[in-house]
Amino acid sequence: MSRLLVVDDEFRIRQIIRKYAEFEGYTVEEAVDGMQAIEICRKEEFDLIIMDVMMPELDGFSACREIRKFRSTPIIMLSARGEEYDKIHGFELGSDDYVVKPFSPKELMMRVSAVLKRANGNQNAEQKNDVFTYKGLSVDFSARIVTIDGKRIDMTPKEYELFFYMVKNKGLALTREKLISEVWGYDFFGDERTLDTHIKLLRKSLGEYSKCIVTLRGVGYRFETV
Amino acid sequence: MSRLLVVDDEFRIRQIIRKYAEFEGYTVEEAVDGMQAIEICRKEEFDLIIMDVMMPELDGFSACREIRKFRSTPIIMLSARGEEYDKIHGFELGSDDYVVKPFSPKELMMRVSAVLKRANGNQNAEQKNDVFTYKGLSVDFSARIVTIDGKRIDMTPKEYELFFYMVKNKGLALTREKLISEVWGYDFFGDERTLDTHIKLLRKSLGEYSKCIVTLRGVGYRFETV
DNA sequence: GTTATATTTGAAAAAATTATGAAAACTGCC
DNA sequence: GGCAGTTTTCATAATTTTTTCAAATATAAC
Repeated sequence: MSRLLVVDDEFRIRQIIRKYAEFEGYTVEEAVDGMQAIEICRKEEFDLIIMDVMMPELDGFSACREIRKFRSTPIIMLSARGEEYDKIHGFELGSDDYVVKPFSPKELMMRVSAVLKRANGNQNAEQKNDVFTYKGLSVDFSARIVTIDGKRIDMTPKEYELFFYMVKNKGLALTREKLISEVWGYDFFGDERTLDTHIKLLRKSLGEYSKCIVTLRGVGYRFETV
Repeated sequence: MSRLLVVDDEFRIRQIIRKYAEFEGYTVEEAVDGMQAIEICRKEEFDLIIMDVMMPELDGFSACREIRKFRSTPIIMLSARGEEYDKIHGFELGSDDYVVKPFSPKELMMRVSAVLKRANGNQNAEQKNDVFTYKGLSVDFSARIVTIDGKRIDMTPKEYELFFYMVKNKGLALTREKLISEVWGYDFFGDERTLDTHIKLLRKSLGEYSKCIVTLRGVGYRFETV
């Protein structure tokens, strides 16, 4: 799950955020001011930073600007109501969202999830820990692990490649030619039915989720999440 | 520059947003309630929608949900302060940001620019899925899926091809010769009545929308959206 | 209204495509 | 070389789609 860094000088605030965040399944680290936040970010990488604007030692804006010099971690800023100038300033600095104090923890969590989702969408290019999940099915592309209801599914190399390609292009109609040239290579001159056989093996491995692989007669296949 | 749709029942609000938005270089269209917003969105495409939650006729949430059925236009919701439930609800519905009334126009413009930037960034990675919609009918060309009122319509390969071709050339008179050579290939030497039969099957699949396929006696057929 | 022409339709035959099981070929490893 | 697992081939079965064709229906012109 995602790792969050919470930066605020007030213990109570950090405590509340930690409580809600951990309930949502996030891992939480804390920093009490901007200076400390920068130091921690130098050493470790987070998926998202929640940072207060007003802090002793180094304020949130300065810290944000500094961290952005070496990290592109999404940042949600917290601040007291009514500081319009600050809001705009925060956006210009590239913070990803802005929550006004006093905030509702639930709302903050919605924003955290929204920002993370957004960030994960962008990360196609970067390639980090990208994991696809749908109900009990999870596909960890970087670890090359597929699990169903937490149980690991053994797949052969070809199955992995075929499946990964289909999941990465979920919802799209993939022609046989496309699949073959992407998974086997454009210079594959094997039997016409090889793809069918691998689809068959893949479906067998996927059990109940085999219905996610839809046959498009005359075209190819599509992986879909209902 | 980007095209915005502003949906609010208060003239004053629309006026203010329009003024600021046009100053920023955006083109602005207006709608006074959710119903009107949906209708406009069916006909035209926008880069972003700014929509009030509380409106007569059809509220912002319902409109948002409806529009999302056929458009993925980013939506910023406006609403009176303090409705936490609504905020969360709005996020779940897929609105992209949330601004509390009374808002500062400047802040709103910052958010507009942020959401647009975000949306434009994402669209590089994602495959631009071109979808045609007309009332309850939607045709997703990249997924190869046709739905009527949200329900999927099973079509055979030939039906798809014929239908896709007609939709892509909607409003145009397509001769029998043209249709046959485009869908079957210029070297088709089959029966004269083959096309008719497929039109028949297609109409059957389309149910109430079969009337969109108009017979042009002595010429061919045309797909039209009234 | 009649006629000639064009389209729609239903049913069945014909054709095409995909699924499957089993065997053969291949691969890396000891 | 032999083994275990993987990939490919291939024939057959199962399924779906396409085409054909003739009768029924509709349309436009006369």
